[in-house]
Amino acid sequence: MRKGDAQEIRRLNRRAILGHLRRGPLTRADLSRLTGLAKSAVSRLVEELLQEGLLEEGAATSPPLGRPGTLLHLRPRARFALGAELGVEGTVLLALDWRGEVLWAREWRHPPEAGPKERLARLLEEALPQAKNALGLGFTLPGVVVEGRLLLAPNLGWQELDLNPLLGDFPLPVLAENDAKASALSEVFFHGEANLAYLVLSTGLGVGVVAEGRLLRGANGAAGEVGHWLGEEAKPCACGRRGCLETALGLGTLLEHHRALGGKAKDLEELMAQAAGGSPEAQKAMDHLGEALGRFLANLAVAYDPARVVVGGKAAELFPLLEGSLRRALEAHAFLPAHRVLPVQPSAYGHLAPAVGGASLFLARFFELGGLWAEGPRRNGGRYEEVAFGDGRGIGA
Amino acid sequence: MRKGDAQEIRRLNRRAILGHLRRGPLTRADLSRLTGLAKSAVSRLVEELLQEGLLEEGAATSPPLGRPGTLLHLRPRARFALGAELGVEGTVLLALDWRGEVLWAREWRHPPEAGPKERLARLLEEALPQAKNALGLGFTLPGVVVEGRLLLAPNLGWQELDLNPLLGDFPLPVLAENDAKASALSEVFFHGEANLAYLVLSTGLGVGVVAEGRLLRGANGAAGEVGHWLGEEAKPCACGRRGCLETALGLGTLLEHHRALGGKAKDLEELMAQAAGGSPEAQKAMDHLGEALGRFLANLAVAYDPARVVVGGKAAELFPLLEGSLRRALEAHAFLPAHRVLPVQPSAYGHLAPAVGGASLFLARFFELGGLWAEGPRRNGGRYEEVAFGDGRGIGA
DNA sequence: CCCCTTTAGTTCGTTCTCAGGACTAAGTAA
DNA sequence: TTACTTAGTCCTGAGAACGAACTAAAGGGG
Repeated sequence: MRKGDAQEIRRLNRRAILGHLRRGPLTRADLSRLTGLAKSAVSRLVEELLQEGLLEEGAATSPPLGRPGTLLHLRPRARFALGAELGVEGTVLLALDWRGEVLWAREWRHPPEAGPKERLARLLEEALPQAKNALGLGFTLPGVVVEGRLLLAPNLGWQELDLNPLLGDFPLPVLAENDAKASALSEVFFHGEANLAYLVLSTGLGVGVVAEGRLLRGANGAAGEVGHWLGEEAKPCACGRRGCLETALGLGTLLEHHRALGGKAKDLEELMAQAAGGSPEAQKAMDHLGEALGRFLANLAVAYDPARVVVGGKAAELFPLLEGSLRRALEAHAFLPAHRVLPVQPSAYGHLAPAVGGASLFLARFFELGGLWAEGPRRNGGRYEEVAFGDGRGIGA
Repeated sequence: MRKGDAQEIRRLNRRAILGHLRRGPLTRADLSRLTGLAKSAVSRLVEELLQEGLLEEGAATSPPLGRPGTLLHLRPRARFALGAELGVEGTVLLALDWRGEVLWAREWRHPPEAGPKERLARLLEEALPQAKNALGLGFTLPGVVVEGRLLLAPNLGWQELDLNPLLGDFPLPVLAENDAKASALSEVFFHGEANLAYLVLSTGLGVGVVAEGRLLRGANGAAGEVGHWLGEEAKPCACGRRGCLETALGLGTLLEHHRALGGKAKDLEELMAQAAGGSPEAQKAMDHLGEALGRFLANLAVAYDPARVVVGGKAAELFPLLEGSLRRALEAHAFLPAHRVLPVQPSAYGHLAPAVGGASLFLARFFELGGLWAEGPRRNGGRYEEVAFGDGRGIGA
């Protein structure tokens, strides 16, 4: 129930202009037509945005008739944010341009005994030299994160952790988010679509859901923790219960199953190589997983009804090997005809997706505010209230 | 990416005022404090709303100090909408005040052979005399509804149905929605909470999810069709597939199970009576269902992470008999500590919930527009774009 | 070469809405 | 009766968009 005043109008209209320019260069006249604003209003706002260094004038158009217009576009690097992923195996840190370009990236592994304190300290240390002028730092964790607290991260073995005290005097606003949710945001923010599910499948299994351009978080940040759907099997799960779906679909189980079929592979890379090389056991193991995933996607489709599913995590690399059996199973088990042809694709940002999503938390906010980065979000970690992208078409569309 | 102008400000501020007054009477000074608007602005807007007959002045406050204020409240019956449920067994039609009061209600059964055309014709015929001055008619169906089309309603045996041609020249805007989704809306619109799952369990099983005050619909309107999650059992389902969850949890199965235990009950009412009377078979059957439901709720909790679950449909009547075993199972299977204490309650509007939700589609829109009912939504059925209630606190809170 | 048409973009006067201060109204307390 | 406090109104000024008039820059036709 926000109130309105003149500032609010200006904010709305700046946002509309920046939002349209995210999709590509446009003239003032184009903007006037697209937004419905009077030409004079567009001129004034554009002038202001040029002054602030957010926009740049580019080439002139050459229309068949009439005076040519001047193309306007977002000035590269005018704004950027830092994003990071604290993953099971290592950390990714990057700087992301407001147009979606990765300006800088760095990855490192960590000693197996490293706890949250050490890992976060290293992250902040590496981020510090890049922090100048950044909008903020958004980092992700493979667990349930709500309002700056990590409730549970079974695959890290961490739980009930307040992240705020670990941030020290880092000079930027910081937000924490679940990895699958941030990945989903990265897709929707830069590549469109208002209804989307981002499936992260590696050791664990989780999904980030975007509905009508908004990230689904839930009351405790646990929406989309579908790896912990209980099935019939009763294998023990890292979360302490038995029968979670990720005990059946997690990639550890793929290797086990391969061995049970008589195959020999010391890790996933080897298994992939064997499957690609035509090994029947390897292919069989892949098909088994693909089949299970297809069936799982049919359930995901009735739960969230996304327009598109993006596959990330290690499974993105496996995807070509799984695709056939997965599609067959999905078609066989789909509830609606539309679900039979549900597009399923590997992630566009690849393994950078979570970190890109982390940075998007801030970029999204920046666009949401029409480029007015007044008082940022709360200083430290947590739930992010207003990240949404109207029609979800994104700049890639 | 909406643009803004002076009208937009006024709309926003009218909305803020009406939104606050939904929770109860307030003085102009209260409104000024709550909205952050200047006293003068509040005065002007209130004057306007009084003129339009939306508000009424009431008693004076008696503060310990200073001049007493005049309480303002929404004028009863100033606006209302029609809502209806086309259910498996019958039809419910009602008129709902913008404050949530049921002004008028009517129910009827239908001949078993009645098709969509006959049932809708009867509905419109009954609604016509009440239509004058109503904001619109929102009706629900137990199936997947998207943009005025019914894709699939297994328990009605209908599918791929364009509803628009069946509306004839009915003189109001009409919207169609899934019953569980509408029921969820009824709860959130009148009784608060921004994250909520409304579970409809009768013959079928479905859930309406509200996340951050917004109804989750999905790309095809199929979000929340959790009755068609595939499990391990392979019983045939009305949707044509095998193994859907509603074949295990649907109330038909409860009776079957009771009979398998040696019990005798010709229908649900009899079974309930026996369970209440202490019959061990009946209680056993109930416990079995309660246990399965509790486990199911644990899955629902990780899928959507609601702050509260409301139980509707026939199961609402059964709820006292199920509650114990349900809670035990939920506590045993919960993923997060928070889920162990997830509040589960029967529906406040009881069996009227879907129809109330149908009417809420229009009432919600009315408040969203700040009481300016300019051009309504599209003439006929369908997806409802902007229904949202900021903080979800509702008037009951 | 000039003029007409078309489209881009600017300038300026008007209108709408809110903010904020001055003012009036209506109560309590001393 | 006077001081104080809070409610509500009135009026002026500022910010923002609208829309009409205007200038700018192209192509085409006579």
